[in-house]
Amino acid sequence: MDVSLLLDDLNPAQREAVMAPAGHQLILAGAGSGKTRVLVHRIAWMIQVEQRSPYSIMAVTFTNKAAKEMRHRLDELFQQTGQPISIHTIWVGTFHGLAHRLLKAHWQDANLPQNFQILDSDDQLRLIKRVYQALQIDEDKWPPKQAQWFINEQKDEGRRAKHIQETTDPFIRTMRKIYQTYEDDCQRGGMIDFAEILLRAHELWLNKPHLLEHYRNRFNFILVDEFQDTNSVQYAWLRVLAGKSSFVTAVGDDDQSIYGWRGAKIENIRKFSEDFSPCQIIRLEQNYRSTGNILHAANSVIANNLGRLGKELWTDGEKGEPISLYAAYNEQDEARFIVERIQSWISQGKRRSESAILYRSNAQSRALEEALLREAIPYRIYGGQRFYDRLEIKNAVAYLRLLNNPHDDAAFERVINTPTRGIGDKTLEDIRVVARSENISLWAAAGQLILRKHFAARASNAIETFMQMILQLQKDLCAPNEADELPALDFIAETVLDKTGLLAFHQNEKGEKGQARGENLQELIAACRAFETEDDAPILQQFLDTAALDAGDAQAEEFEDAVQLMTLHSAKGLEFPLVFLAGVEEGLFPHKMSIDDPDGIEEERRLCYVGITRAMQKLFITYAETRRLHGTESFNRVSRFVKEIPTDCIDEVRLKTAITRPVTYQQPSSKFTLKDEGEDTGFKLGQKVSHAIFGEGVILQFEGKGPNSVVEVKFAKIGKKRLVMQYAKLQAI
DNA sequence: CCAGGACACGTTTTT
DNA sequence: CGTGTCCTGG
Repeated sequence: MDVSLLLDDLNPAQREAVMAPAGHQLILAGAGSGKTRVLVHRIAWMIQVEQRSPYSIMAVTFTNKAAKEMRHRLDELFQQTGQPISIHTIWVGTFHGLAHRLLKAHWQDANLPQNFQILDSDDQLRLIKRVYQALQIDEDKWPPKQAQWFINEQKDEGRRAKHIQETTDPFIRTMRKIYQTYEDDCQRGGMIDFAEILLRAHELWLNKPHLLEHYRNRFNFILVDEFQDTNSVQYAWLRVLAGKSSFVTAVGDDDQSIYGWRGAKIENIRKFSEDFSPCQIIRLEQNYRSTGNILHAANSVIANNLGRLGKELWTDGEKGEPISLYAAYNEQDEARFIVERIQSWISQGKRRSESAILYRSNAQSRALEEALLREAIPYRIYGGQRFYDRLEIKNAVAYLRLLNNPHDDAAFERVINTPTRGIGDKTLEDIRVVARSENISLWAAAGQLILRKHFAARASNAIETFMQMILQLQKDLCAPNEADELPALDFIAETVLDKTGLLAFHQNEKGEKGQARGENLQELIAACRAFETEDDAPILQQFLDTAALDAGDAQAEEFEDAVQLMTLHSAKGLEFPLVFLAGVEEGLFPHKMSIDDPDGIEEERRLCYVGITRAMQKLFITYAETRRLHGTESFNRVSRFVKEIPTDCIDEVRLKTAITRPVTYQQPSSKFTLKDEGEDTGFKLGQKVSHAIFGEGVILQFEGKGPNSVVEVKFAKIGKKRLVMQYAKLQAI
């Protein structure tokens, strides 16, 4: 076997990682260091050089996109090496995808019905609201969203309702009760939410030693991408699976851990080498993406974080242009500046799609969009609603789910009256009550109530018509005569959309909505046509599982060459020659919600690091001195992160063009300085102060200038307070 | 059932 | 300020 294909074009560190001997490895892969490449080559190396069985390898990712990419690149590499190996023998997938696969295979051991259904967060919330009704809990006092958040957080930590300690805290008590009931309802209905998939898979290991034994023997090599994003359950699941005999290769970057707020534990990557000992640590620090200046800036910013595993990106390429910093007067000025720079980029013959505008929060996109629109520059916003999250698609999928299993309560509830067929709240509520008290599905309860002649003729007829329709479709599409071939998936979808009236219903919605929704439904049919079966399970079931686990990209790839707009979070993993970081202001980035928590600030700083390292050639950082957000104007200071960038790789932009500014506006001093003090106040951000009435506190933010400026202080006793500097009479302490 | 108005809410998002 | 949701009156 010619090894050179697997090792050529790799740098020494990459090579070391690819050829690492059997054992645990922690590969700290900096941004743009060729991480996926290493992962893919390592797998190929193990199979083709070390002669490991593809069957003994598991590769885990976080997103479907990453899994798809890895499969694709593996395939490509195997083709090149002339030893095609069916990549289906290797388990490549997301944590959720693989866990789901296990639960499907061992549904009985996992205490699930064979046709268990996955709940998306929408379904989950609806179900929680039903729990509220059943338990007579006040939605205003404890918002259902909060309960949803609570439940998911518990599950991410591997805790079930029964594990939550008894307490007198009314919040915890209520949440525990909701969680418990929700758990019971899910179990009864054979439904599992996203977090449950992982939790069940973990419990499957713990409860069924023979299964664990089997998989431990099988998967001797487990590779995990984006390890810094693992949550507690995922980590536990891996640890149990690996046991004492399997080897884990963890690839990740602690400096790019930006999902702590949704349960990711940065500690997991920090303690990996202790928990999986002995462990070889390999650092991939050579960067192939960005210029020297950009890397220097990124390194300097992230150096301010504590407890890092340590890593410094370098390049043997050019220093490149300095980073440009622009202090905009307000968000419109900021947008205008960015658009001008993009126009000049395009005028150099570059592509619009090579440029990206990154921001901390979605609300910022408006001003940018307006400016782009004004100049008629095509743009594309990432991260809108995903395909399978759209209302019309969810409705269509709910019908398919109902065909697959009429006892699917979430689906039943979604479409029983969509399109409207005269089944109102009262009727539905009666069905719910019976379903709950008799412990049966909504479908079964509806049938019972009709038998018992519970409803008036009108309601009864409406329900019966609906149920007949579903049964008929089921008969025609899912269980045709043996002689007949099973209909194709797209035919099933098309027929269902037609016969249920859903397509007509959505098409007739007024305005452009109807058109768009109609098109989306057509796209769903197209997706069904293109759907490929993976095993011999019923195709409808397979499709539904895929739809539940893969939200589908936000939109079909646009062909148009467009400027890319997205949040910093969704930019992770991407790269662009020209990058703008917009709104780099205290309070927005770092966001004010994170500002008084050291861990929060560190995560924001990592986000900044992610942002900077997206840029290949040229990076602009912009901030607005005045920003209108949620109707109120705020005066923000440049982000602390900007001050962490060494001045020798940054250039402040001075505009030749005059900007209309109020006459009172103070021109910034000609020398570029970044001040830590509030203007004329003699106080600093973060400084401890005391107030005659409110006691001690910490300065969070200055707004405005001069004696009428406002200072925001977080007081130990009463929380945040905004005070006018002139009257506050703050004392430094 | 739908339109229109009151009202709440406002960080980041995947599965 | 702008949006999404909920409620009520027609």
